[in-house]
Amino acid sequence: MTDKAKIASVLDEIATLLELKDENPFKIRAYTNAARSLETWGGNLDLTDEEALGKIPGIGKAIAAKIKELAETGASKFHDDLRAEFPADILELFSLPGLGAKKIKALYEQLNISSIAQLQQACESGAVSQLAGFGKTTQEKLCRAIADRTKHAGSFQLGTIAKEAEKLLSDLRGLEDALQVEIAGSYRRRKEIVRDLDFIVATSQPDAITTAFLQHPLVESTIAQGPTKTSVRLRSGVQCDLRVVAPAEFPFALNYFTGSKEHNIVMRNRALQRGWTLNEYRLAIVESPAKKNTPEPIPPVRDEPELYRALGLDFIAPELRENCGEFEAAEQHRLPRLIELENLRGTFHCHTTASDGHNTLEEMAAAARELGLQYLGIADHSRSSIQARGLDVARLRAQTARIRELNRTFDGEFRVFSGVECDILRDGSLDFDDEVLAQLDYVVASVHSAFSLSEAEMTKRVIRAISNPHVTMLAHPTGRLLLRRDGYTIDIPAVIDAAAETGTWIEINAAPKRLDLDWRWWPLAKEKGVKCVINPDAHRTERLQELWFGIGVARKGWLTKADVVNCLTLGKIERELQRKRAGVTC
DNA sequence: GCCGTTTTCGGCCCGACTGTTTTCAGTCG
Repeated sequence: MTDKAKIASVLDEIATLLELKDENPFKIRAYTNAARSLETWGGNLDLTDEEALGKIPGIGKAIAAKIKELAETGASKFHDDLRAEFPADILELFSLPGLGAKKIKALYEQLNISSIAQLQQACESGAVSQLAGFGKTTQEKLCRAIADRTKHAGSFQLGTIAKEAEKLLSDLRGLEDALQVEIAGSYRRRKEIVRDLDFIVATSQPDAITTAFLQHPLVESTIAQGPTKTSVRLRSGVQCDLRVVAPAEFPFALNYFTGSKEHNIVMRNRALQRGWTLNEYRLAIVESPAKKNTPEPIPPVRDEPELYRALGLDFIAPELRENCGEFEAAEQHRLPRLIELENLRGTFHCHTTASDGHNTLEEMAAAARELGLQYLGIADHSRSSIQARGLDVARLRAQTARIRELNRTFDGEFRVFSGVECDILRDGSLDFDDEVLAQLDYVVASVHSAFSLSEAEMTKRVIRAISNPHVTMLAHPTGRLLLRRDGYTIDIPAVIDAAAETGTWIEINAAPKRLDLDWRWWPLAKEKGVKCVINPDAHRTERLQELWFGIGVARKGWLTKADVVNCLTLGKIERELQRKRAGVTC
């Protein structure tokens, strides 16, 4: 994955450098398209196999050869030569809002500016405002953008902005003139990282909506304001766009602004095949005298499902709109019925004050019951996780006894399962002996140390751990912390194969900072027959709510309730755990 | 540079907003 991501970022950089050279825009787009295609390609892939690469849509002969070169040598001559034409820092200028290739080119050619530091100096001396196409306002905006750079780094974990997003959504829905309100964009698609929020409002009173939006207490400043589009910066630093549309335009605007871009392109093309043109406002007949055939009449479209139907498709859930096979499936009526939050019956991998949690066993159990769950798995840290006050054998046994006592108070309608989050040691052995693990209802295995092993060593380590028959599930398989730490290098397809063979469940860690295993791997895991378990890794009661983010990942990964073990009822999960402990895999 | 059930050439999504112009280029999504 890392390799794929690295190569995709090189392709993106080639596109940027070509832009600076004022190259053919379609050639530039070909590189960004190829980068997205490569990044989202779910199947197993040998990056040195040009023929296989060429089969990926958007990757042709030329780019396949460059990917192969990158995979084999770690570099591309074409890329290196392009880089050599410009100073090293020039690409950082693209991170400033309002600066694109044309302006950066002008700054470089006329003022020899090739870094943010140099741009800051030139803005302060007033030189920038003298350039053709630049003015005082642009210069001031650039000054401000440079100052705000740290604060508004521009990427947010889905979980960190969800509260603001849902608050704005409910307040906009409360407006008298708002007929329909939705959040579109990557938030609606439940991407793990969100750059901004897009609100779509259907109304016949656009001014009233815009005014109310601008006056909302969460809004810090206005970036742009027009009759249909308003952009603001929220107090948290998130950019937030509002689109106000007429009621009849709503399904088109919602669909268009939900994206993804790649999904939209296919939608438009499907419209064109029918002699129609699709944009963010409507579906219309293409007016072209060259067309010999009369286009089909356009059916009425009052909501998104009708839009998909008009284009010969079943309704595609927003989470699937990444152009990763959803169109073929929608056409052939084989889209999965995606899992929903209500399908969850329980969860595993939660912590208590026994290790590094903030709530007691009893409080966690009560919170889980409150959420309507039938069971809760407690998995505190094992002894090697010193920093997390990991349990030794005696404390673990004491906790198991306490859980047994607590379960007696539930009269069979709720149950706490006794488990442990057992560290996978450097060599792949586990932190407790088999005899200790055998006493538990289940075992979560996870890596918390020695992150810098080679990919081969790390893969061997994890596979050895999950090959232990006492291990029920593998937690956060890459150890990534979104926007903070890359995952450790590990061969995920190999881990998936091993999990399939041993019947080990793989976790979707629902904590917004992790969302690990990533949604991009789940179609492969599902194909191999690996079961998923959605866990909040909750260290306090309110974090149980984060299961919602895990559902988003599962849906993006095309999973149904049959693929996720914690959709099983209490009776069924008890039998399943017993079967696993008896060494029979499902 | 990619793509093709009319095509191996000639397309490739396009509208909104801003700032700098005086009718439009650049940026963004």
